[in-house]
Parts: sequence; structure tokens; C-alpha cells
Amino acid sequence: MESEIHAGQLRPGDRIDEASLAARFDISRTPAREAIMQLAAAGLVEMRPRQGAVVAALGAEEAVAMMETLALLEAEAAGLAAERMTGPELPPLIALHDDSHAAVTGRDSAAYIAMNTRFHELIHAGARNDYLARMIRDTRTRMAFYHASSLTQTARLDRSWQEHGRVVEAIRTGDADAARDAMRDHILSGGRVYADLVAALKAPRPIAASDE
Amino acid sequence: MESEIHAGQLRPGDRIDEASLAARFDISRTPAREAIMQLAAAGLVEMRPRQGAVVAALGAEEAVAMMETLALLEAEAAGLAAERMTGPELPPLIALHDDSHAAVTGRDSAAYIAMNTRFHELIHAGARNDYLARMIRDTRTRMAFYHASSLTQTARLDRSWQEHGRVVEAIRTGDADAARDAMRDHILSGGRVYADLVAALKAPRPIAASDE
DNA sequence: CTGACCTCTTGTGTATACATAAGAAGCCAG
DNA sequence: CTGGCTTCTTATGTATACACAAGAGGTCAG
Repeated sequence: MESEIHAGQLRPGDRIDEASLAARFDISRTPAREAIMQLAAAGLVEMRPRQGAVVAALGAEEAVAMMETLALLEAEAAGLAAERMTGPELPPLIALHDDSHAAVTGRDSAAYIAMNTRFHELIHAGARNDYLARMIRDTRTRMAFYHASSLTQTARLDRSWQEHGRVVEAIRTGDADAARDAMRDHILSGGRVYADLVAALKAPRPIAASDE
Repeated sequence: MESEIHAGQLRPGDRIDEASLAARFDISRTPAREAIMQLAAAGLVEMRPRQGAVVAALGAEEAVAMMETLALLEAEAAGLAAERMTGPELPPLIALHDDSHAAVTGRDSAAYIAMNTRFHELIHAGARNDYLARMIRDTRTRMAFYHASSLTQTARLDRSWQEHGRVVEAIRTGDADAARDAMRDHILSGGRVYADLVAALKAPRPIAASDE
């Protein structure tokens, strides 16, 4: 549903019609309405009384605020992982990082993106804080529109991989502060994501935002 | 609605019946159902398929995770406020802090709690990050049950006020790191909130949790 | 020709009725 | 007496019908 809407092509500001949605999925208006409310709760659409739901459009300030917050949350997750990851969890993380290098040299964006996702998930799990992990997930969902991974640009794969390496090393040595710094830098990627964000917000169909 | 339910006496684990809720407010089941779903989206109730909604019960690990995350978020807000609060915003914060001292010496918990809320709101506003502020609000809402302010214990008013003082001083001097540390310590209040949390989780009717 | 008012259409908000599955209670067999 | 099965109740999930408000379009007056 969420993917149906967002993998589909809906631009921010577009209206979502209950009746159309119901007809499209061959269901009644009631569950369609509930689905819209769930999207509204997730922050993907905005509901105005007596006016229905429109796909949420992020302002520049809000987008920057979300990036800033996401960097904070991811950094904390890395820091906690550095403190809390136990022995058996470390090898899989290192192995994944090593494996992902093949995707970099092979310029295989799709493979690297999948591995990147898994990489971050492993760290979230290692942080031992489900609430923090949930906030990260929610934030990334809300940014989905503007967050079409810039890892499709093969030039960024190597940079991302090196940044991952810093994170892994900090976690491996149990250096929480270093892990936080490395992850924050990774998410913000030297600040250039802000330029990407502004570019995405100005584009007629926002697609590229931050890399990781 | 949310206040109707939580200011009312509902214990975690209690079921929420759509029909009863509808009858209680003299509305149909449809809006009652929507209200329940909103509570579910806010994390206050948990919905299980074909089983209805029950008031969310926090496990010990989850409660600790939320406290840990809240401390992170509040600390960041204070740090950002130290960097971003402009001249005109500072005097009101300092004035509020000074005024609240009267509530401490007078052992007026109600007055201090109100000023405490305002105190944190001023800092959130000064952080210039609405998304961060929203996450803090949401987290506090989810903890409402276990967060019945321990500031009703007059012995903690003085400690809280002194902690506020550290935060104000750090913000006043623009020391972001100090502001973060002071706020984190304030929220966690020397770690004793964890004991409170465990106590609240064990109590038949959880009421006291953290102070601030 | 322009602007305001009226009407009509469209879609949201709400109520009610029906389908269905989960849980409880009662019954029967071992 | 106990355990399993069947039946029934109850509440959720879904569909449909109605009420109403907002916006669009047309018409009439100036």
C-alpha cells in the first residue's frame, strides 16, 4: 500500500481520493480511508479537514531538520553499538563490509544498496534500543520521497564504503565517540547532502537526496 | 479524547471496546474506530488483528530504551539551542528560570511543573528543529503513563532547579557540549530514573517515573 | 464585460447493516 | 472427572447509504 503509492508515481501535493483508491484496489471506502489515515500517521500524507489528503510536501527547513535529526539518531545507534555489540555480532558486520567491497569495484549499485541497508540494520540491532531503531525507520520512511539513494551514482559508492570502514573500525575497537563521529559524518557525508536536498526540493520531481 | 482516556483511569492491558467507546461519546462506531487508530498511531494503544485494541504496556527494556532516546533528543535540543538561540530569546529563558525559584522555595509543585514544561519548550524552540521537537513531544506522550512527574515530590524540586541552572548557563555562554551534557544529566537525573521506572513497572498502577 | 450570487456537483464525514473470525461456554465421550 | 469438540456469542472488519460542506461552474445584474 505504502509502496504501491510511493513506488508508484505520486508527486508531493497530489490529492488522494478515497473513492478512487477504493476502486483501484477493489475494496470499500472504509478500509481505503483507514489506509489513508495510516499514511497520515506515518507523515507521508497530510490531512486537511473536509479537504481530504494530499501527499506531504517537505519544506526546505523541515527537510534539513529531518536530516539533522537522522544524523543524530544514526550516530547514537553507532555509538551504542560500539559499546554493546557482543563478540558473535561483530564478525557478520565485518564480513558484510568486506563483501560489499566487491559491489564497489564492480560498480553494482543495486547490490551495494542492499548491503548498505543490511549494514545499517546490523548496527541498529547492535545498539540494543528498539525505540531508537524505530525512530530511525520512521524518519527514513518520511524522507523516502527525497531520499532516493544517491548511491545510484557509482562515484559515491567508494566514498560510502570508506565511511563504512571508519564506522566498523570504531565499533570493532569499542570506541563509542569515534563511532558516533564516523556515522554522523557518513550520514551527512561532508555536508554535501544539504546541497542535494535543496536541489531535490527545487526539482520538479524530487528524486535524489542524501547518500550514505 | 486522548486526555479523556488517559486522564481517565485506564491501566495498561485494558481493552478498548469500539462499541462502548461509541456509546460513551454518543457517536457511531466509525469515528470511534478512527480515534482508536489514532491512539494506536501515537503508540498509546496496541492493536492486534481481530482482537481489538489494548492500552499499550511498556516492558522494562522498552521503557529504558525510551528514556535513553529521550535523553539523547533533549540533549541535542539543548546543544542546538546553545548554538542557535539569538539575543532576544535568552532573557525570557533566564527570567523563567529565576521565577521558578520561587516555586521551589515555596514547595509549589504545580507551579514548578508548569514552569518546567515552559522551560523545555523554550529550549525546543531555540533549537530551530521542529522535527526534533516533534519527536520529543511524541516520546513524552508515549511515556505519559509512566511519566507522572516525580516533581510532585518536593524534595526533587531543588535538584531539578539546580540542573536547569546548569543548562541555562551553558546555553547563555553558547557552550553546546556543556548544554548537551547538562541536559542529558538532567533528564536521566543521575540515573535514579531507572530505579523509578522499574518501580513504576512493578507497581499495580504505574504512576511515578522520571523527574526533570 | 466583470463581478457577485446562486446552484449544482463532488467528495468527505458519519451512521448503520452485514460478514466473519476469535473466544467462551456447554456438552459429550472416554 | 477431564479433555476435546461443537456451538454460540460477541466484537472486529467491511460494505453501503445518507448528511453536509466546500468548491466549481453558470447565470444574472450592474
